[in-house]
Amino acid sequence: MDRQQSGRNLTQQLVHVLGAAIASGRYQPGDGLPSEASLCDEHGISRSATREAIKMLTAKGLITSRPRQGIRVQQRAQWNLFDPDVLGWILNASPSLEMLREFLQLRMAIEKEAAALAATDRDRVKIAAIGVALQQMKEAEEGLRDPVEADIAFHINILNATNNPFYIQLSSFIETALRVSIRFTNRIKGVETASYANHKKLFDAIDRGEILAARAASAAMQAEALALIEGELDRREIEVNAATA
Amino acid sequence: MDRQQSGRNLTQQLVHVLGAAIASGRYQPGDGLPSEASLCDEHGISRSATREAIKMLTAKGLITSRPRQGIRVQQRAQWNLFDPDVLGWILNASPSLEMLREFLQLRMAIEKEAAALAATDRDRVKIAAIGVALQQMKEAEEGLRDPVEADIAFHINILNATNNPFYIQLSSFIETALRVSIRFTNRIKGVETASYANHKKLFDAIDRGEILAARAASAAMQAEALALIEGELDRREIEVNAATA
DNA sequence: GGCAAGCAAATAATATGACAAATAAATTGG
DNA sequence: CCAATTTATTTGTCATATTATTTGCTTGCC
Repeated sequence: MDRQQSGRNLTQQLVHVLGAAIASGRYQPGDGLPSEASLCDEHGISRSATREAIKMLTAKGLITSRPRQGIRVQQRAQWNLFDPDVLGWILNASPSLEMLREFLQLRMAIEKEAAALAATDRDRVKIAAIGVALQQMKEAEEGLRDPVEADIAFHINILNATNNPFYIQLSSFIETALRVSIRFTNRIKGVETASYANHKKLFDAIDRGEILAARAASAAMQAEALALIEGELDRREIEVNAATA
Repeated sequence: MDRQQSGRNLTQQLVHVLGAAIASGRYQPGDGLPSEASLCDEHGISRSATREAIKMLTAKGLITSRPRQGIRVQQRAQWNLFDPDVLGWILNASPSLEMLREFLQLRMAIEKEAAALAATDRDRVKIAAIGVALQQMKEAEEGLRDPVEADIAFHINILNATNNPFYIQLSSFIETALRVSIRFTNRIKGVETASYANHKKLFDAIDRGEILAARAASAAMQAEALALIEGELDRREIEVNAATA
C-alpha cells in the first residue's frame, strides 16, 4: 500500500488517489470516471466512503457528478488551483518548467505587493518573525539548518506581515509551490539561487518601512529566479532543435 | 423556503446553509457545530446527505470533523478564500469596507501584473475579447446595457489574456468579489467610478503591447477606487469620534 | 500526590440494502 | 424526419447496523 496514505481514513485515501490520477492526466477533462459502483469495486470500499470522496473532489472543482451522466472531470479552469491539495497533486504530477514559470509570474505579482504592504503596515511583531527566518537562513548557509525550510518561512512571514487575510491565505499556496520550485531550481543550478544577501536586502527595506525599496528588492529577487527558469527553457528548446536538425 | 436554494439537491442546500452560517460568524472558529445526528434532525435530512455536506465543507477548509470531538469550525486562515463559494458566503455575510480594501489590495497586485502579462503575450484573440467588453461598457454608458456585467467582463478578459492558468483561475474569485465591490462603491459614490475612459486607456496599452503603460494604467484605475474606500473609512472614523466626543 | 495503563462512553467512519429522482438514450407515433 | 414518450442507467437519498477512533475517566501502582 501507499505509504503516504496509511493513517488516513478510507475516504481521504480515495480522494488523494483520484485527485492525483486526475491531476496526472490519467483522466482527461471531459472524460468520465468509473461509476460509483465501479469505484467501490476497484478500491474495495463501500458506497458511502466512495460518495464522500466524490463530494470532496467536487468541492475542489475537479469533477462533477450527475445522474445518468456519471462522474466527469471538469475543465482545468474550474479546478481550485489555490487549494493546497489540488496544487500539490498538480505539481507532483507534472512539475514542468512551464508551470514553474507561470507560478513564478504569479508569485512576482503577489510577493512584490506583499512586501510593499508589509513595509507600509510595519507590524513590529510580524516583521520580527521575518527576521528570525532570515537568521535561520544565515545559519543554513553554514550548514546548521535546512535551507529550504528557512527560505520558505521567510516568504510566508512576509505574507503574514501584510495583515491582509487574502495574502495570508496564500501562504499555503506559496508554501506548496515554493517547495517544488526550490527543489527544481536547485536541480538546475546546483547551488541556492536565493542567497542570504538578497533576502537581507528585502528584509531591511521592510524593516525600515521603505515601501519602494521593498517592492524593488522583491522584484529583483524573483526576476533572478525567472531568468534562471527561462534560460533553462531556452536551453531545452535549443536541444530539441539540435536533435531534430 | 430560500429561493436561492431551490433546484439544488439536499446536500448542496445544507452546504450553503452551513457555509453561510459559518461565514456570518454564527459559528465561531474553534466552536463546535451540532453533531451529525443533530444536524439531521434540525434539517430533516438523512445522515448520508448530512455527511456529504460536511465533507464538502471540510474540503473547502471551513471545518474539521473527528470522532469524539465532533465538527469544529476551522480558523479563518484555513478557509479556502479563493473558493468562489467561500468568498461568496463571506462577502454576502459581512461586506465590510475593511474587507473591501483588503480585497482591493490583492486585486491591485494581481491585475497590475496581469495587464503587463497580457501586454507581453499579445494574444490577438484574447485581446479582442477585452475590446468587446470595452465596447459593451461604452454602450452601457448610454444605458443600453448592464454596466456591471460589462465592467466585470473587461477585467476577467484581461486575466484570460495572460494565458497563465493561475491568473485565469482567479477569474471566478475576481468576479465574485468584483460584483460585491461594485455594488458597494456605487452605493458610496452614486456614480460609476470605473469610467469608460480609464478602461480604454488600459485596453489601448495592452493592445499596443506597452507593458509599462499597461501596468501604470491598471494601477491608476485601482488607486482611484482605493482612495474612494479609504476616504469613506476615514469619514466613518471621524463620525464615530464625533459621536463619542 | 503524581503518573501510567487500562477502561468506558461518545462520536464519526464505514458498510449494506433498498428505493427515489433525474436524465440521457432509445423507441414509438405521427 | 421530427416530436413525444418510454426505458434504462446512474446518481441522490434514506434507514440501520457495525466498526474504529478519540477523549476523559478511573483505577492501581509507585
